[in-house]
Amino acid sequence: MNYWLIKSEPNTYSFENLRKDKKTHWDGVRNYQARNNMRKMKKGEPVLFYHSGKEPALIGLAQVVKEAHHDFTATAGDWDIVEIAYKKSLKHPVKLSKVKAVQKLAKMQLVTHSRLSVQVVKKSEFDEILKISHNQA
DNA sequence: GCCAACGTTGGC
DNA sequence: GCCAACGTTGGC
Repeated sequence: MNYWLIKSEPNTYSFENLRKDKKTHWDGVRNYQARNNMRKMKKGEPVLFYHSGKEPALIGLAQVVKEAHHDFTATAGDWDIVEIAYKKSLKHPVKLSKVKAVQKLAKMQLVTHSRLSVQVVKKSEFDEILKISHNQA
């Protein structure tokens, strides 16, 4: 079982959009590392949804509903999409500044590989994020 | 195969 | 708006 993190600019596609859409094709990924991560995604695995931009924070929880298959929007190259479904909002968003401040989370790719748009998250990190989100006032 | 130039991402 | 980090492109 793997845990994932996907990033999105809320102006482009926000977690709120996903809530309304129920599910979406995660397309347009044009980075090999991100693509390879998508190819490892298994149906049912949890996905943290991250907003980049003005208020960088983890915002919600989604789930893989369809594993990697060919990206029909790709005109050239070997690219894939996955399908993810809305699950629920985090009780409180977990800001990037918080992630950086918490020692257990400081080694997350979110911090060390900030530009990667599809990332693996360790179970311990995933649990910690949920815990922080739940406890925040 | 190296590396400079360039474009993009994303935090601040 | 700036700039660092990083990926990609293309000349040699």
